[in-house]
Amino acid sequence: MRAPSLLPPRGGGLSSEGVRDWSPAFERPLGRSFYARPTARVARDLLGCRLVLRPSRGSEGWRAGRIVETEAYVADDPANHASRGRTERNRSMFLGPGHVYVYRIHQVHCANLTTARGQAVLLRAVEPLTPLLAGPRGPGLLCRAFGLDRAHDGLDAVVGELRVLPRDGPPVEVARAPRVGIRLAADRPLRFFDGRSEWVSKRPARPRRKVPG
DNA sequence: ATCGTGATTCCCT
DNA sequence: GGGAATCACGATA
Repeated sequence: MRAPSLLPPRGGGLSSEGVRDWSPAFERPLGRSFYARPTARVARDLLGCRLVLRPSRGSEGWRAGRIVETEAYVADDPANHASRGRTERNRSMFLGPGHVYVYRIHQVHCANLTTARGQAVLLRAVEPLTPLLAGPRGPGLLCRAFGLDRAHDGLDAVVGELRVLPRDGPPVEVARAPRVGIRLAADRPLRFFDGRSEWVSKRPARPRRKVPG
């Protein structure tokens, strides 16, 4: 059996040594049509898929993780950054399906993949498939682990340096729950996670909002 | 529960 | 332009 912490040996790049030359570059990423579907469906189907970041200036090797937790931000959704239309910050949410939207909040960055215009899926946690700089449990830590920041905002996730490869590895036990850390529309069950994963972020179920009495 | 921390938006001028 | 309110976080207790 393959060690869970290694990238799966698929596709080309086979050397006489074996599979060590495997690279995500040899695999076909999820195409535009994957993202051009209802956002909650995309959020669910991203579970088990592999998020991969191509090495760029200075960094060596690909970084990859198996997606285990996502949230959908949909139409008529006051928690959605685009709920009040297009702004300078959220402009990459309007580039069409399959683009990267990275924003900064407090001291951290959070990464999304866009679906329909003005809708996106927040990537909350992955299981490391390569050595990462931080435990990617939670959207801010995920970005830190991959080195994602506003420089990655607006990239095309179908052909760019950040991509998603099809589901692979152990089966996903899909679970749904309310989204984390939001005030508005806090009851909608638009958070999806793999109930079997150790890497799902945990936070208080019901933080904010004063209750009278 | 609260705190540190800064970008962004909105509602004014 | 300015200033207040807001915020899809993470670390702490």
